[in-house]
This record gives sequence, C-alpha cells and structure tokens, in this order.
Amino acid sequence: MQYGLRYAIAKFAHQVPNMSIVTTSKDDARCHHDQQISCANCRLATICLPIALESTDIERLDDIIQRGRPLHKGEHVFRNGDPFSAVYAVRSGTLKAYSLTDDGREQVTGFYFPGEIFGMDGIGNNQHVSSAKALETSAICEIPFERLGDLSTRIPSLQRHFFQLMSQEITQDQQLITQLSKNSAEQRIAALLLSISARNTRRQLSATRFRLPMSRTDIGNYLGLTVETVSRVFSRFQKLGMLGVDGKEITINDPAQLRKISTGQDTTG
Amino acid sequence: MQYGLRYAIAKFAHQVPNMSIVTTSKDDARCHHDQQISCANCRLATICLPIALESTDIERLDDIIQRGRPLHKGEHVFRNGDPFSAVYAVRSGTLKAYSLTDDGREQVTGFYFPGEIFGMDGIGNNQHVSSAKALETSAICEIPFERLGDLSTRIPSLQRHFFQLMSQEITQDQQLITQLSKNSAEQRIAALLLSISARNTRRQLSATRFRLPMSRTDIGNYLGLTVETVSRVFSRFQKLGMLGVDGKEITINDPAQLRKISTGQDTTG
DNA sequence: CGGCCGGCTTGACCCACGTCAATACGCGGC
DNA sequence: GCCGCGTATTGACGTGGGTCAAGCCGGCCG
Repeated sequence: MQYGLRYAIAKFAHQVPNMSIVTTSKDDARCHHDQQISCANCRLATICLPIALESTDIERLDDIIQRGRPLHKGEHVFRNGDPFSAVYAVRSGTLKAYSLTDDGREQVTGFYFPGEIFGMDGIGNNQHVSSAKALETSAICEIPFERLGDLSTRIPSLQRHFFQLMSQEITQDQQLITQLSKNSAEQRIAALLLSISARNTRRQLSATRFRLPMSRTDIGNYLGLTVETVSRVFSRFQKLGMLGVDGKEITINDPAQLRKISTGQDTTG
Repeated sequence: MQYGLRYAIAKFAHQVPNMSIVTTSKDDARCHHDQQISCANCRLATICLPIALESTDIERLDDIIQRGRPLHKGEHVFRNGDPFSAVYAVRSGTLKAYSLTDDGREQVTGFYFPGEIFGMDGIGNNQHVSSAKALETSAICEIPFERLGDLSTRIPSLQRHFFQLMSQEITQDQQLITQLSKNSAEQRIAALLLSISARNTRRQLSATRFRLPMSRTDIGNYLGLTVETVSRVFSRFQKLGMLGVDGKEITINDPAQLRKISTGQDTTG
C-alpha cells in the first residue's frame, strides 16, 4: 500500500546514464547519508545532469534526494492514484511504466533504463496517472518534487533542465504515437531494438549485444502488438540473418538493415 | 520561412477556455499595447491561468506576452525545425500540431482549442519537433519562453503551473497511445467526439451540437485510421441514431451510448 | 532428477481495417 | 447559375496481424 516505496539507493541520475554502475548489491543498499555516492561523483550524472552546476548547487541537490534500498523484480515505485510527491531517476536495473484501461487491461507506456527519469506524469493533478514497477532488481533515486521546485527557483538552469526533461518525454510519446498509427509490426520492433541499442551506447554498453530486460508480452503491449506477433517478427528477423535471438539475449547483426526496416526503406521483399 | 509568425491578437490563454470569446475579427486585430485585452480581463484566463496571481504578477506576465494579427486558415505558427522561443495559447479558432515521418507523411499529434496551450515540444532541444497550423482563422498569444522562465523563478506558482501544463500534455499523449494500441476504430472516434464535447463544455459551449473544425482526413490521421474508416464509422453511428452528422456539423443524440462505446462497454451487437 | 509453471514459439484461421475505385457533395470563382 | 476541385461517402476486395490452440523450452522447487 502507500506509495510503492522510496527506495533510492544513491543519488540523482537521469536521461540515459553513463555506465551501468555496479548492479544493485547489498553493499549499495547499506549506503547511508554520508556515503560516497552523490550527484557529484555519480557516473550517471553526465547524462542525468548535463548542466553546469556550482558544486554548492550540487550539494543542495544532494540534500533533497532520498536514498533507500533496492527494489526487487515486480515491486512498485508508485501506483496509479498514489499522491504525487516525487520524480525518480533510475540508477540501475530497468523499470516499466504502465496504466490500466477502464476495463482493467494494462498499457505499457515506457521502459526506463539507468540514468533516465520517470514519474513526471503525476505533476499535472498531484497524483500519478500511471504505475511504475521494476522489471528486475533495480535501484532508483527519489527526487521530492516540492523541494525540487523550490530549488529550481534558485537555480534557473535546474528549472530549465526539468522543463527539458518533460519536453523530451512529450517528444518520445509523440514518436510512439506515430509508430502506433503508421508503422507495421516489423517497423515498430526494429525501432524499439534500435532505441534500446542507442540507449546502451549512451551508457557505454554494447550497441549490438544486450539482454532485453522486459518480456515479449511487455514489448507487445508497449508497441500495440500481441505476444505472438512479437515472437513471429523476432523469428523472421533471425531467419533473415539480421538478428540473433536467444531468449532475451539479442545480437544485432545488421544494424543498417534494421534501420532501413524501421524507417520503411526496406527493399527486401 | 522563419517562424510561422508571431500572431498573438490578445494575451494569455490556456488549457481549455471559458468562452469562445468574440471570434477573431478585424476589431480584435487592431488591438494594441494599451488595449483592454490582458490576462487580467481575458475571459479565458480562468481556464488558462487557474492560479492565484497577485495583480502585479499578472501585469508582469502581460508584459512578456506578445500580440499580433490573426492567423488565416492554413498558416503556420511554427514549423518542424524552427528554433524554439515561445509557447502559445489559443485565443480563438482551432489549430493542429503535426510532425512528418521520415518518408514525408504527416502525423497529427493534437488539436488545440481556445484556452489550450501548445508548442511545448520544442523546449527539449531548443527547436520545434513538430509544426502547428491553423485549421481556421485563429488568434493566439505568444509567450516567450526565456522570459517566462525568468518570471517563473520569481513567481513559483507560475513555474508549478507550467510543470502542470507539460505534465498534462504527457498524460494526454499517453491516453492517445492507449487508444491507438488497444481500441477499435469505433472506440477511438467515440472518444474523440466526447473529448471535443467536454472541451466545449468547459468553454461553456454546447456539449451536444458543434462543428468539427478539422477534416475527416485530419481526424483519421490523428486516430491512426484512414478517411474511409472515419467516414464509415460516422455513417454507422448516424444509422444507429446516436449521432447526427451533417458534414462537419455534429449532434450527439445519445452521449451515454457514445460513452459506452468509447469504453468498450457497448452491448449493441 | 523430475515435474510444474510461466514465458515463448509456431501454425491455422478469421476479421477489422486498409486499399482501390467510383460517385456524390459543397463551396468558391467567374 | 455553372464549373471545377477538394472533401466526403460508399462499395468491393485483399491482407496484416489478432485469436485460438498446440507444443516447447527453461528455471525452480521438492
């Protein structure tokens, strides 16, 4: 009940991080107030906080960010209807955001990787209109919004940064809208794989080999497709040689071809 | 070239207005700096600016908002790629936002009615990632973002208001995503009609009789459907008696039934 | 080690919606 | 009033991906 929790193992972090950092371990969980982990030395900060802040400003930011223990797979950060009090940054692991339709079905609205920020949907009416849960063991930073607002009035670049974050979320949503309304199953899946690949690159991970943290069902749900279709497209891509698929382990053999497909410039019948 | 224009006939305005106000007339167009139209006396302000501001604060806001002449049907406010410098509020008329896919097709991402704010997509990377054009003769208010940011640091409630606006845009986009990925043509169209009806209500216009400002093509594009499907659904709804359709003039005869359809609770075969 | 359960794959079938095409409507211009 | 063109309607037909129904694989627990 209540919120999910406020499990922030470390400090700030945001839109696509730098490095996967140590995976959430017990050691991290022990971190406390005086720990070495802070925005100032977080390796995700270059992505999460790409703004020039005075070190005193970073300290102020550090002060408001909450820590906590790691989330286990399936645990919620917040649920639809919870009062809104904070936005969150992924430090490690992966989360998904989703909402429920009136008839109770789930709609996945996004996947969040280390360095990315989520939970901004709740600002509008002071309560979350979606839920967020961990797809695997994850660690997050909680950024209380009220205090962030206060801080923003004193640090204009921080305010601008948050406007940018929200604007990016809007842009992403609109890209998904275009996908859903115009593109075929193959195009959507190619685009998602490329998106994950790009986000890995920014975290300095491999762009061509990675493990999908989400299930086929989640992928289908996110892209407006059924599990069966997702599975079939994966098989087709593999058969064509552009993709290696071994369960959740993905190898992109032919990024160029994948890009062609995603943009509809594919010539291969 | 350049921006579209910066045609703001009046002052502020935002998320769904209060009243349709005088339609854009030559008289409005003559309004100048010292004119009676300001945020303080704009009838849309209760919707556009639902925050308590000191009158001195309203004056400051007034000072930064640009005026201009009305836009004609088809004119752009901004285009994809234009540098971002302002957000806009609809004062009268209707506009659509859209982007182009890589292969040049249009994707309508939203319709904007009097009192609603648009153009926030550009904040993220300082340039617009969509275009906005007038569907009919319209008047808008331009709110230079840089100065708005400065002002927000001095008026915290204004900052919060803009965070809320952007959050609402995110929520709306996510609702559309759900529509596109889960709902049938009939459900999507029923939902759009109800949305327009609700927005009319907030402007104190009729909830059951109105003129659609956009073409069937735009509706289809927005909802991820073809013109033909839109037309067929309209005909079907009319045949079933729940809707009166006369070109762009719409009469909702059975809102309850429409609501049932939009939420998938329809029983009628 | 074996059995169970949840997630994934594959096949056969079907239907909502897209495509193509013909026709009708409505509005502005002359 | 008539012409012309863009927008809307309607019909006939095809298909991408949904639905239903079997398997299958792999991890976990006893």
